[in-house]
Amino acid sequence: MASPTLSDVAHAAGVSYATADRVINNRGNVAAKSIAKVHEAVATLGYVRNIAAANLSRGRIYRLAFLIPQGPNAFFERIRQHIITTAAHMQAERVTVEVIEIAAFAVEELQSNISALADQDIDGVAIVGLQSSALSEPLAQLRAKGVAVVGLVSDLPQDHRAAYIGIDNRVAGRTAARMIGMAHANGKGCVQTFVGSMEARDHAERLTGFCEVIAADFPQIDVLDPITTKDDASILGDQAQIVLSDLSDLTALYNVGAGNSGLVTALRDTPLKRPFCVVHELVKHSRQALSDGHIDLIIDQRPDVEINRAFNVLRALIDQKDIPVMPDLMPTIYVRDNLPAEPLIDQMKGQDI
Amino acid sequence: MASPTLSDVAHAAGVSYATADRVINNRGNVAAKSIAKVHEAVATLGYVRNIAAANLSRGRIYRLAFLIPQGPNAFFERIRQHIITTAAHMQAERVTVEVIEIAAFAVEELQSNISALADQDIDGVAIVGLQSSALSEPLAQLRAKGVAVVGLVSDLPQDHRAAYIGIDNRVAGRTAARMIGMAHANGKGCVQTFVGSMEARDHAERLTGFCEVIAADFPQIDVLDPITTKDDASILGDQAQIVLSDLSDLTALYNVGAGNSGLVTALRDTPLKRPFCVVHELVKHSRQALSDGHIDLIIDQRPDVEINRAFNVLRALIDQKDIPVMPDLMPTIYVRDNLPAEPLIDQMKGQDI
DNA sequence: CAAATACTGATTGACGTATATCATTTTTAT
DNA sequence: ATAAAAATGATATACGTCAATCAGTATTTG
Repeated sequence: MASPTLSDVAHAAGVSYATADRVINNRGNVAAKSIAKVHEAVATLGYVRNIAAANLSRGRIYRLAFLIPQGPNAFFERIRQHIITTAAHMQAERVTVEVIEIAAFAVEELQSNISALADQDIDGVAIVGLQSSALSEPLAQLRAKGVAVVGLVSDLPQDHRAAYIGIDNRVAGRTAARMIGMAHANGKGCVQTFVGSMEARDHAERLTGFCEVIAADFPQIDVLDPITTKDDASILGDQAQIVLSDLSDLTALYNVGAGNSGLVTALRDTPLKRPFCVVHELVKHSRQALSDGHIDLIIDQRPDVEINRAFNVLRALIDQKDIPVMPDLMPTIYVRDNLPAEPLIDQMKGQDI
Repeated sequence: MASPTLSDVAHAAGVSYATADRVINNRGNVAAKSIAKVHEAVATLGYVRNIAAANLSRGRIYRLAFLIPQGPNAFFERIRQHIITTAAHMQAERVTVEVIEIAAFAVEELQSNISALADQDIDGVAIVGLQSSALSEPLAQLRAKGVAVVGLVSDLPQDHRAAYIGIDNRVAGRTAARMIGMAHANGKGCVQTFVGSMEARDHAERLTGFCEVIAADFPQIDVLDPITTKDDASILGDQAQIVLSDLSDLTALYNVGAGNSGLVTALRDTPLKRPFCVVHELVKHSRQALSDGHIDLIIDQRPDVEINRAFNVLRALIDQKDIPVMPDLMPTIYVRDNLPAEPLIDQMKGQDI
């Protein structure tokens, strides 16, 4: 009943342990027919390498790094938190993690930090990316050193990372559009959109998806040109204030980016019936606003899930196993009625989901 | 830089390896001050037990079993699939899994199968439960043998399982209500609900949550008494047909249970504008219907995530570690615009999410 | 004060794999 | 046929922990 070991395989194949080992770890210098015999024995016995023993023997440790934007952004604060707590849990599995914080949207700094990693004995990195081609060169160098690189939340140039871990932002935008459209029940409407920056790929993609669906399925709804906020709460707040007082026929707001606390302040001060409001990312402010009825919908990308997946994917890459097929990362739609218990937002460790 | 070993701890504490081991695995017969010294050394060195080595040494294997309903139910077919593929991935970590299928809603059979497990050298079980008190006795016996028991998807009697792994169905019902309410945009409405059985706890809870929110926040919407379908597609289809042709003011349908293929057929044949439709669980039929525009919303409980969590929780229980705090399992809301690629439904392995 | 008991130290053999060495056999090329 | 090359076998050590044994010292108990 016990799992077969490599010795069992060797015996069944009629070869020595050494030869079986040469086959399993393809060290070369093995006759073709020996290889065949070993593979056959593996198949019939159902041999599976014991990873625990293998890692123990190798003394393998996984040295990971995360490059994420610094600053007072509640969303990335949440990300940071998850990385740290997850890392603590991974310690027993010999995973060490370094979190490197970088000024938001600072290409040069990101670039130099990536270059610096190359000298720093690292096995894998997850990077909250930017679409700049300036990153290609340092990323290529890093990968040439055998470092596993994945894009996190916001993708890197496609050819220079092994995987992207994050939601499909176009789909997120489309979902937002569908929800806003549904809430109009075929009535006429007018939506104001806000973006942090059109250079941020995730923002641009969300807006694209949003406009696609409104145009295709809700022609009776007007989409106004997006207002750029730099993800700054006060800018967003001021602009929202203006829009709310000037546009009498406004029926919906969609903020693609961050800075929602400003938006909520503006909404709270609106005397009339407020428009239908959709924002992204469940954080303290947005949660409060939803529960207080100032906004209607939060589309959340479950950073806990993403972080956890980043760890798993990086490990798989480092072990040079092929990345297991995994379901799409789906944004979660929060309404007043399905908000998680408050403390959980901080405690989420993302063991699995 | 390398992680400290227990030998390092022993040395730092000024005791022998044997004593350090006695402390770490609390084997007793250690002086209080030795215990203190070891704990202090653990803290200062940051010692973390190497699980790989520990499991290797113990020769620990996790023997798990899943008790799930059999039959042609697409949802449980999906569950079954996930269990099998996940189990395949777990093989390298010495996890063996047995899937035991049971006639749906058959209390006696479930009961006898639980009893049978007690003789069967098992470390942990996940059971798609029923609320019957007839299960308490065999469950108590099983747990007395040290077997970890968790409820899956549908809970067991609360006192007789260590954890419940599934969504909060009342919350799911509340979410459905919110969505339907939103889609009415303050207009009047009339909703027909369908349930499989009011004895199934998940169904009852969903309905409760649904009615709560409609009553509280959407008083202009009437909720008709639920029609019971036994999760049978043809019954549901017939009943839906009748409702659709008889009730001219029907604005929404909410099916709490299974059998959606029947519902879709009825909807497809409706000549007039169909009502707003919400159903549960993403399976082949419901996916197709959503993508074809016959229904509007699918609330899915991500069985892949649940299965994966079941594995993790069972392992944690077996290792008698306390269960790590984990975020609530959140149902995913699917609209036409965020459907995952078709093949993924079958391939999902739920490595993390 | 002796005897029982409580502790401690030292050591050992698993667990399954990785990796290395060295001797030996078989195959291939000349 | 002989040398060179390729393949194989046998064996050993290490990884960190668990679990056990045994001898020895310290402390308590009667």
